[in-house]
Amino acid sequence: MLLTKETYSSQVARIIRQMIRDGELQQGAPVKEAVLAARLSISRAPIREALQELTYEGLVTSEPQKGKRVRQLSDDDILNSYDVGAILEAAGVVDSLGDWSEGDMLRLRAVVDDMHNAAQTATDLSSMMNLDDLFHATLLQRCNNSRLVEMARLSCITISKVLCYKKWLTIFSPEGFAKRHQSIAEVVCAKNIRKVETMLRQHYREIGERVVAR
Amino acid sequence: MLLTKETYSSQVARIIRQMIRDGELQQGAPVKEAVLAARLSISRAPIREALQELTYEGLVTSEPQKGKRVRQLSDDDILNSYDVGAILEAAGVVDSLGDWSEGDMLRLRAVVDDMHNAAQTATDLSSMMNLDDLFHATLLQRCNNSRLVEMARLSCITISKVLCYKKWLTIFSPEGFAKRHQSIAEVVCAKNIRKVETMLRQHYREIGERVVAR
DNA sequence: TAATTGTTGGATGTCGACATTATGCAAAAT
DNA sequence: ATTTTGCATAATGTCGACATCCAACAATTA
Repeated sequence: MLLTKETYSSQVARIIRQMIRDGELQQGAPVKEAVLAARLSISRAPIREALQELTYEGLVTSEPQKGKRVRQLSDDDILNSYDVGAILEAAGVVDSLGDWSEGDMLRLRAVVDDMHNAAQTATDLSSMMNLDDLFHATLLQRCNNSRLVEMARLSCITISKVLCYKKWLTIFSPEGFAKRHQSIAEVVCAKNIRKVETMLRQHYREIGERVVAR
Repeated sequence: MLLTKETYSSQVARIIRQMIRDGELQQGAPVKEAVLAARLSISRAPIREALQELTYEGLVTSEPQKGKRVRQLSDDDILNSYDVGAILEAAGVVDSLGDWSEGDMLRLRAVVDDMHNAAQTATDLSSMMNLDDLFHATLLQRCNNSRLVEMARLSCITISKVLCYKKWLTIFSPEGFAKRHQSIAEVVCAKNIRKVETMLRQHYREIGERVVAR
């Protein structure tokens, strides 16, 4: 057993992310260090580090000497984030598609199958979100540009699935969601480069627009 | 006159960036908080915040409880960074090229002219680097995705022009550098979308390879 | 009354000190 | 001789307190 002696800062960052995701800290609301410190019974130092981390992730905005707030995403912010995510993911897939083996394609199709199953059993919707993460990670399974993978994740996954968590859960029907990803998987497995690019861009654009519409 | 009461942290971040760029802090070298604190005659707190900022910029690596070091870029890191920068910049230009006015094109050509002039007078090479920054910023002058612009900058400008500063100054002859950018400008002004994309990707790839070759 | 000027409370930025952890070396054991 | 054990040192992580700054309200003036 590997017991983790994690630093306070990173634990706090995770806790605050959860608080934002669950609506305990609402968008635009001020985030006061002393309040969090008291609540977690620790000093302000690790809180500040965690908030700085979240600031660089884009979940929190910071004005020196004035304070930090949970980021309030404008419609353009949301669309822009999804666009950047789409651009990077599409490029990553297209550039690495030549290296895909049969096994790689099977793996992608398996994720789609899981989505269909989840759409049937469908106890909670968050499992669908996990499958979505897995799907997009699988799309980049052969991408050897780790920086691209990281930035794609940072760009849309982090922001949209923390700040827009509740909206996210309602933008598609489970079946529709599975079908959309199946279409993408088919085009990818057919190695139709041109179509992969346009489909992914459109896929993200549509998600962005639906999130904005709420 | 607007006098700026800047926080220590951000000033320190800028100072450390300079130290890295100028080789005072070498790649892979440990960065000790106490040393910097003593040198700047301030406490460790602002130093820590600055180092965290640089960590998120990718200039510094951090291992909890072990310390921070100036990032040592592998060849792949460099190539990956430039690839991501190229992907984003190309997409940003292509998506916004329809909005370009005559004035926008004149502005881009003016930068190229300045490059040619600088190649003649050529007192110091760092002015060429500033023109390079300006050129690529001008390419994205009509891109309304601020997030894309920011991430493109973060991806390659920051890393390459801080960590690879000295190599960067020697990878092209001033004339060759100006000519390359002129070619790009011409294709952009012709609004040849397909070619813009391939040229930019190739441009960055070539820079990356030359930097690696040193 | 409206605008300007103290003033007060609260939050952030910074500090110095302590607690904890990692690394290297020396001593002891097999 | 090699490995293990146990310090000693130095660096980071965390703490509590102070200094500084911002925002809102009260007091003053025109």
